[in-house]
Amino acid sequence: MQEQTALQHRKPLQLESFLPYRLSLLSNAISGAIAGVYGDKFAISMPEWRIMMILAEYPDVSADEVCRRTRIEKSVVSRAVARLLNRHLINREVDEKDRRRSILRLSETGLSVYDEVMPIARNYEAKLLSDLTDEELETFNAMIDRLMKKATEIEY
Amino acid sequence: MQEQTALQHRKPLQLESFLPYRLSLLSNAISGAIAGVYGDKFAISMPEWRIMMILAEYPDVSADEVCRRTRIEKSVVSRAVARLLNRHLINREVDEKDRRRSILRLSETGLSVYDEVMPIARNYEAKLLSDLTDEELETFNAMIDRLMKKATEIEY
DNA sequence: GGCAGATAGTTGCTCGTGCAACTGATATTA
DNA sequence: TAATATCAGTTGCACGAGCAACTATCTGCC
Repeated sequence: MQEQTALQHRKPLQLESFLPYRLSLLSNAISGAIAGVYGDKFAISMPEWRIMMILAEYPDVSADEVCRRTRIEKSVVSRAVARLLNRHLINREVDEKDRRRSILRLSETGLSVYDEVMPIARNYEAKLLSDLTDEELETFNAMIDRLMKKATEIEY
Repeated sequence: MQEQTALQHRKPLQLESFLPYRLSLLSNAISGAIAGVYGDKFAISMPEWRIMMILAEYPDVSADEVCRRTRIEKSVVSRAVARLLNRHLINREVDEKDRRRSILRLSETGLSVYDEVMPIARNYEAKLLSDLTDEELETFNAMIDRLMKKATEIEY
């Protein structure tokens, strides 16, 4: 037992009930678990994996487009792309219509890694959500969207 | 328009609909906004702020207790505590019952900073949640708890 | 055509994070 | 009580992230 004479008037559980904190814990727990899937087996970092997901979905986009879609900072993307190129998980060519731009896509190897990892990640997500009904999930997703929208609007 | 001949059979929006990614974006947006509150004005980092919240709530706890409650890694806590001590935002003494332990609490200065920042943070949180009914918020919080519980249980 | 500004991508630098090794204090067990 | 294990907290180290400065290319405008 601690002495808790002072400050006892403040309401308890400020931090534990604080939404930003709660979301951060949840997000870290989930992202961390999934990072284990591709991290342990293929030594792929989270930004690298997100880039691979984007390239699986939208082949032949530029690094800049990847930045916009993943919201990952461009220097991080640049270095992640360099590592992925090094390991031959993606290919890059110059866009002849705009020679500043690169054109990125998964290599055969990258695609096979993606095809191996993605089902595991999806499976994890499915397990995670298995207790929620379709309706609950929809509600949850809708709330995330609403909060996201609010968060970008508000000035504190 | 991009050429998207290959891979077009894959379902679209893999990443954008991926819960871990969505939660990560939301969490970053919210935490980032609130970090602006205490960061800009007082140059306090997120771990430092979380420690201050814990100490406002539970004065006279040890650094170890702070680790458990915040889930912040102990070396991070150690360095954050050092910075907070340097700036006289907290006080530390040795626990005479167990001389390995420290006893931490907000200083007068720390308390005044807390009392200035906390209402702004709470206000931000309130604005963020202003569109949700009490019932929706309760549902949302309940889902976070359920997902958190699942996330810690699952092996992928 | 040529100059000013914008854009894509890279790199240097600093800083926060997290692991692991370490120190000093306490608990356990023989 | 001596030896060993455990625990609180600190520090060294390696690495990833983000900002800013830079290069190369492109666009708009005179």
